[in-house]
Amino acid sequence: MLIAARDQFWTTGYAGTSMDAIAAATGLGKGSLYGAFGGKRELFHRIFGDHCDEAVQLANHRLSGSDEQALERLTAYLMDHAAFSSDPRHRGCLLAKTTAELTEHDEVVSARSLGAFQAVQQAITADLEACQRNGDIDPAADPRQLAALLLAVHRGIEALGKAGTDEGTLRSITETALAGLPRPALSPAESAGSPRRSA
Amino acid sequence: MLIAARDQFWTTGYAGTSMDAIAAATGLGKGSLYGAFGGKRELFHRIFGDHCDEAVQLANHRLSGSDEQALERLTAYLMDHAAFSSDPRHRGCLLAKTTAELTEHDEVVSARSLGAFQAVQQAITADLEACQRNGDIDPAADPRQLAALLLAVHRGIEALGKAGTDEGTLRSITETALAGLPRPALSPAESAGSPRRSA
DNA sequence: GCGGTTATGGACGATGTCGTCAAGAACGCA
DNA sequence: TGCGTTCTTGACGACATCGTCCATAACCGC
Repeated sequence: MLIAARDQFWTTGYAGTSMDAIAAATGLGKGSLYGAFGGKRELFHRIFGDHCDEAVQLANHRLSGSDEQALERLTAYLMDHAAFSSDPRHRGCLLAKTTAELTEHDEVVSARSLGAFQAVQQAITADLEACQRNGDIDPAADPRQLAALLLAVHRGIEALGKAGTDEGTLRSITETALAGLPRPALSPAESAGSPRRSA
Repeated sequence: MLIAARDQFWTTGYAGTSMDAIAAATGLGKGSLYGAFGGKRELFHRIFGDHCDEAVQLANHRLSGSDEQALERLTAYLMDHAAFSSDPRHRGCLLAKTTAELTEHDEVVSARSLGAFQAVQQAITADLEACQRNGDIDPAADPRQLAALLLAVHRGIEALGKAGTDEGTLRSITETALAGLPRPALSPAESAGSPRRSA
């Protein structure tokens, strides 16, 4: 029910969605909607908040696990996002669309989206720290800086995907970003056998 | 006059802007607007097209010049964007906002925004090739791939800035991205004196 | 089964929005 | 100045949208 309303906002944006459309999409009467949520803005805040929570939870889920698989998880997280974002049927991230449309006009949305981005960045940071513990990334690097960069790449892929950039390009961007991460200095003996991804 | 209309769309979005608001902003009567442009959508297409042209032209202008200053130009381009995007008074890129709001619903907008992004990417590619000629970047690297990554970072900074990320973080992202670009292999003699940026 | 309570839904008034149109202003020209 | 042409305008009709309200339906304890 909130899902249907969310999808409606997702597809047509906040300003582009009427309460009648939401009533039709959810099957609820307008009186019920106003009674339960107070109004369009409050309803949207509720939906947007839930969505941010889910997005953060998903990132945390997908990026936690053993140190050994930390780099693999990060790669999969970004690669899947690239594939997803380039799908023409993909509506684009609700978080991104909402931030673009409302962040200047709505303090609640603004604070919520910033918090969500920071939480995702924190999840990436934790994964990068795991990578460092596993020897996949230079331990001298600041994982928060790298995480901020990867989050920016993540959001950039979202934006470019929405504009219609093809999957190959988006995957290539991810690969290039990952290839640019600082590796630990190799001792000569290690340079043959250690696990590396093709890039 | 088109400027005032553009600013109105820029601030309140396509769906959130009424023709009455545009009439008020431009000082023109609604009849004149409809007479001159045909309608809301056509007016927006005109404004959006002009804006894309300007954005591409600006990127080309800022990224062309001598090979010696190619890396400097690229750094300035990205750094200025980071500073700009984090300004709370910054409305956010019209290209980004429009892509987020309309690309699924409007073929004209979709094609125009993709074209603009590709043109900017091309400008970055050309600048990176100049960097390679100047010995700032590994000549074995594919400049188009690097350019795609930098464009993604550019768009990501835009998105994060709109969400309220502070200037320091955005600048740091830019620095990290530039630091991750592949450098040419140094001969031992060069490792002391060649020009490098602090990162 | 029944009275009271709560949830529901669509009609309603007020206002906003789109696109049109006829009245009038501005302009060029003799 | 007088006249015809073009441009401009804000009022207007039709419709969309917001948020409210009350008649009705569903639900609950007894």
